[in-house]
Amino acid sequence: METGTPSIPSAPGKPLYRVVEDYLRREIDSGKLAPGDLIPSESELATELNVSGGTVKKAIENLVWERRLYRHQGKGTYVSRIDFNNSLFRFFSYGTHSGNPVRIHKETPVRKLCEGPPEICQKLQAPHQSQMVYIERVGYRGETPVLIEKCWWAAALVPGLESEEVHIPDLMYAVVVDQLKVPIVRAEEILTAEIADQTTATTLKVDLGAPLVVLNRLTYTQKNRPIEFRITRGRADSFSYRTEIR
Amino acid sequence: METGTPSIPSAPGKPLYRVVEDYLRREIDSGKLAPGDLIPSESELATELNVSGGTVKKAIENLVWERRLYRHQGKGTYVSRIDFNNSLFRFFSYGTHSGNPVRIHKETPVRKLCEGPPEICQKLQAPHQSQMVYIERVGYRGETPVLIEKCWWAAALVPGLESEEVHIPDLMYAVVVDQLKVPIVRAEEILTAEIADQTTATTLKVDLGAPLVVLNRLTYTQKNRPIEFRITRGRADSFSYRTEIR
DNA sequence: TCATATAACTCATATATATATTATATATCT
DNA sequence: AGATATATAATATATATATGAGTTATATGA
Repeated sequence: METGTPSIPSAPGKPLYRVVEDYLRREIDSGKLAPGDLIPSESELATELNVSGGTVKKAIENLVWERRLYRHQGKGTYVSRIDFNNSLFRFFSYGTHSGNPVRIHKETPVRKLCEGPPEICQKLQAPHQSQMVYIERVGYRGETPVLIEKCWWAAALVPGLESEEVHIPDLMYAVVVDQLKVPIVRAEEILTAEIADQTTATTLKVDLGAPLVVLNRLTYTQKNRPIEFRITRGRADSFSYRTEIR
Repeated sequence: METGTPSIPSAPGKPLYRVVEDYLRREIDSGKLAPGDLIPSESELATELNVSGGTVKKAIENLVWERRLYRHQGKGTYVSRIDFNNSLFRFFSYGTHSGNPVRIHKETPVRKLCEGPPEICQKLQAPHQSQMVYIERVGYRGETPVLIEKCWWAAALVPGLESEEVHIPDLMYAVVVDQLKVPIVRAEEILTAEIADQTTATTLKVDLGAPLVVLNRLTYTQKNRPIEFRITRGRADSFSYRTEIR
């Protein structure tokens, strides 16, 4: 061991690689490093922070395990974009049980600007009776409706989303990120089950009282700010979630 | 870089640390290293396999990430025991929604030796009409029944489990591992939802047609041998599974 | 006997260095 | 202009070494 003192504020008992880790984490969370950005190279960071290359490497490796960064040999290290393929949604194996994922086409029967219901305002940490963009969508596999999505967006954060001129693709986040330039950073999902009420049963063409899987999602933009709350209801008979215990 | 050639069969293009990793993985899977065992130290492995300490460390770190090993500074590296606290079962938050997990007491109304149903024999990769120990259990929170468990054990692998003299504690695996000395290595779980039939509704004291969460589990002993199949049905209103997407 | 110091062994942290692999930009030659 | 070689920069692999910190057994001394 040689070299001088690191040029980042350390903490007693806290390993140096974790200090570097936290430094990078802050850069990401604050938005100084945005999703998709190329971060400085190992050697640049090592010089800048005055720590060894190995320490920087370890810090970055840990953040790669956390899926906050990803690396390409020869190119560099990038800040991860959120990947909605990791949503619990993927366990809706609509269609053939043969394995290959089936494309779900979505329609948007309802889109309007409205006053947010109290529970929704609360979840979005928005003032009471805030304006919301309410969007209702139905997902189809072929001609068969398989799921219903209801989402509330904090209107102040997504100006123009309510306009009919803005086309909504199957993955709604594409509009928000690419067109409205609002970064989506992470989301929390909660999975439960319930039975179909009359309206849902009719839309999904199932019996009243049929089992449904319910997915609640709270989506966040930068600085830990909630931006969307969503409830997805799907037929339980085509949902199965698999894990392994070790 | 110095030193001689590694004394484990390598492969072209395959990094050395992965060779070491696979070596350890084989030792574990084959049962030569059993759950709870202390594995050789870094330096021992390095000498034995004729690779550097850093390479061994990296291999072990990867296996720690996979939860196949765990380390204690000053003590050594151990083979992980299966942890049923990782079961999806933990998302049954029976009782207070206040956070602290509630103890579920279990009773065993049915325990018998019987011929395995065809689907179960198939799942357990056992011959048609094999003998099974069938156990049915009901879980209570206080006086309230909250779940029903049905399990089939391959009788040949758990001799004596059917005997009424063997007391079954809340976590059944304790008997199998500690008393019968049969190692439990891993398990696969599949989560789905359905509605209560008459029998289940009566036992769980819910309405006919009430939503249920269903957890299917296939448990394995050493050498990838299935040993138990289990179906747990619980009230959906007290199940919620939370994840984060990044 | 009991407490304490010590030695030996473990993994953890931190650095340095050499070489390989992958990707990209630049210069060169036809 | 277009193909080809070359240089440069990034991560990946592999090793070596020094020091720190937690654990355990052993020796030591009152």
